[in-house]
Amino acid sequence: MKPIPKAVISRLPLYVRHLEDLAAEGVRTVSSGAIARSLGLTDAQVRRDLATFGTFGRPGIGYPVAELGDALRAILGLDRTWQVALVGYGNLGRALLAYGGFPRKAFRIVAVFDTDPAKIGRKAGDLVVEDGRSLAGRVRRLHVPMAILAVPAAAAQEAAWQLVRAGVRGILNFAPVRLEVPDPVVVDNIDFAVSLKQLSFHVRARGGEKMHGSEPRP
Amino acid sequence: MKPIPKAVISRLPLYVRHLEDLAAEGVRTVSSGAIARSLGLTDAQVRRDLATFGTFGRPGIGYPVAELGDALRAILGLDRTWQVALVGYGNLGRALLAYGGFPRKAFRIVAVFDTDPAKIGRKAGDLVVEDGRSLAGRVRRLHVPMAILAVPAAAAQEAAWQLVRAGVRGILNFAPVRLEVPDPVVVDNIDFAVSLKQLSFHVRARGGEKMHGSEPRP
DNA sequence: GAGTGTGAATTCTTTCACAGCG
DNA sequence: CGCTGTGAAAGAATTCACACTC
Repeated sequence: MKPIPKAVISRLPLYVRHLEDLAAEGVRTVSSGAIARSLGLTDAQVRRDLATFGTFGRPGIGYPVAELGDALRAILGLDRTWQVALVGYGNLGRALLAYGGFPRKAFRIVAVFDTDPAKIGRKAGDLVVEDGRSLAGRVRRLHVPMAILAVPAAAAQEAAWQLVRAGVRGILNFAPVRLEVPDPVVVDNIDFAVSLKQLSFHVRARGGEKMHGSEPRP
Repeated sequence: MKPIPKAVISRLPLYVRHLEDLAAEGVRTVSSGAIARSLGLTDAQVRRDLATFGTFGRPGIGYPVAELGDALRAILGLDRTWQVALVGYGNLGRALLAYGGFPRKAFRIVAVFDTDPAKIGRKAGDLVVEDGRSLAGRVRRLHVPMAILAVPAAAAQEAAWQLVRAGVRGILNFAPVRLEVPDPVVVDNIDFAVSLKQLSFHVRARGGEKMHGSEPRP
């Protein structure tokens, strides 16, 4: 099978979400142009991306929403349920546990860890916060393949090593540090500060301070 | 001035953070290779990136940590303080307000909004949650240039329009929707579900389940 | 006509490799 | 030496444009 370009993978989740929205609206079929408009892409790009996985579209008709959605979900591995460990139950950890935006069928948080004695034993949704020291054993026993890391930067690398030793294969890292992990383990980083800084660049670049509710750009 | 490639901009915040770490350790000078190793890049890539902004490096020596950091911060617009409005004070909003990872000098949250009557008037750090209906007026009066949007998906587009009308020029959007905004306004999206889905793809792709005991894929 | 799939052209990004400075 | 800056080459991603299908 072809090797699926990185750029395509980064857009796949967007296609899946949009197709789910369409399906929920009862739409049966959609064109590359319509998808492109909704997602801020071009029609050609959408067609190229989707052609990576096979021939789904029908000329003059478009793409079958349900079928294409299923196919893309399968490719992303969303046709199963991933057990996820949440490491770190501070403000962010709590927000993530309560976050409604995760596809509930595909991802389920099955354990929560923290090292703060004041937090251990407290309820966390329908789970209980467990001692971070038991992380390795618990994660291995539960065969948890993925973890969300929401601990302070200083604790992140150590936690990552424990997760790796416990057999975790993917880490969604919210700590603002580059994690070192052995080769087969995948890390995806979400760094709020990085995103804010990029935003500040773009805002500044767009004609600076002079305007506030006013004029356009040449 | 040259137009600064997108790819470079996306890495700039990482350079800045790393240079700040180095400065805090008292390092005066650093080579492209060393930066590359810390950030998971190649030395050539680092040199190319940094050469975009001028000639900072000295052959045989490397780059001056403090000076380069200052220059990059200035390019990102981090040499000033950005007032930021936080829209949405649910779990995520609370986590973001309390989040310690933002550069405190560069970004300051100056107002918090929510539409839930139960939240309005409650303390939020050293601020008070304000009525979402007063958002437009308050944001315009304060000349807030950037906003963090942490409201449910269904409310995001409406909130974005209000922000835009109030003169906001950049939005960091946590809602899982594509916001439509007029041209001069910049949106940066952080979508947890998107990141998790990408992770699931990569984990699945790396030799599947055999490694520790989950089920296989046909 | 509406809308796909795809070679070919274009643009963007990364890597190579090396001349030349400190 | 060690290390930068940069032309030139290679590799990716995007866009164009068009033959072809419903």
